[in-house]
Amino acid sequence: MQLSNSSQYAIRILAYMADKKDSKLLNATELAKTLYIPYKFLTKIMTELVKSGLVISIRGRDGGYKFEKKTSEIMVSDILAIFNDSIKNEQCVLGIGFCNGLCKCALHDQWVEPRHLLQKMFQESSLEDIAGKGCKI
Amino acid sequence: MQLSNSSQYAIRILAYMADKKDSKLLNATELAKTLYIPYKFLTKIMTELVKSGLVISIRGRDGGYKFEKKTSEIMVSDILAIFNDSIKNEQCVLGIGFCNGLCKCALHDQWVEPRHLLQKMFQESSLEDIAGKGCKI
DNA sequence: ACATAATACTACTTAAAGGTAGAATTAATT
DNA sequence: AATTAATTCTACCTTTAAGTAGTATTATGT
Ligand code: SF4
Ligand code: SF4
Repeated sequence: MQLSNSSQYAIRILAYMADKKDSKLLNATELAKTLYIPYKFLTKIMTELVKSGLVISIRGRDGGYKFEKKTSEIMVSDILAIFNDSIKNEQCVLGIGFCNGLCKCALHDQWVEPRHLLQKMFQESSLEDIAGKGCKI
Repeated sequence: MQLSNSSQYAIRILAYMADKKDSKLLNATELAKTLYIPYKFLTKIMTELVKSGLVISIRGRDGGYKFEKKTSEIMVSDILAIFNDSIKNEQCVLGIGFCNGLCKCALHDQWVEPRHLLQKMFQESSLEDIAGKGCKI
């Protein structure tokens, strides 16, 4: 019942980047040190974020990363989607999901609300919302 | 954002067993076939359930498994605990959890409620509650 | 041109979850 | 006593997530 490490790292990285509004380039070394994320793993994640169009990278000396879109337009759910960590509508607590209405377990109806809250939380929280507290999470 | 396979299987197995109130022994072969769980994996799980005292096993011919406690006294959270799948009070969405009140991310407060609902759901749902619908989940 | 400092790429290693195989043990029936 | 049908044990295999290493590529500044 946890997000994958990659998702967690990615959210933290992007939230930290969003917090530094000044559209300056941020490089992997600094990000890794500041956020206590293994450098090599961080660059791997960053490359995926670049490929999926959330951030752009400038290579070479003085290079780094910056956002491609406005941080108010990037939702946490967009990040989760990249790492196959999204919460689907039909997702069942017990990994089945095809039980019909006539035969449903006691968890079925109880699971609906937390799942919806989670979806809502991920879909409606932008990086702008998450940042702005000046903290390195 | 899913329970482990072991937890999911365990819940389904025990719910099915609870559904067959008649305290008859149920054997691994039948359970595996009925619930479409790989036989060998199921026996591995059952052995853990036996060790943790939820069910007792009778070996030898005509053996099988039955509950040690009343099904109304076994909560889903008890099962999750066995497979290290419990949701902890301090559990953070981003895998950190030590941010203080002064510096918390936008997810922090939104995460409180779904987490609480999940804990509540797991802690307050007994096997008796889950069973009794006559369905093999 | 060259050194430097950054990302990108390819490939590998490690750790954990998920799953399987086979033999050992146990107990009831014959 | 032998057979049979069940669980248990030990060990292994497979897949996926997590993390690492080394090299290639790119761009800047001197
Ligand atoms: S009834 Fe239970 S097992 Fe079936 S889809 Fe709903 S939550 Fe999942
Ligand atoms: S503030 Fe955010 S990162 Fe920090 S503990 Fe709360 S949810 Fe986790």
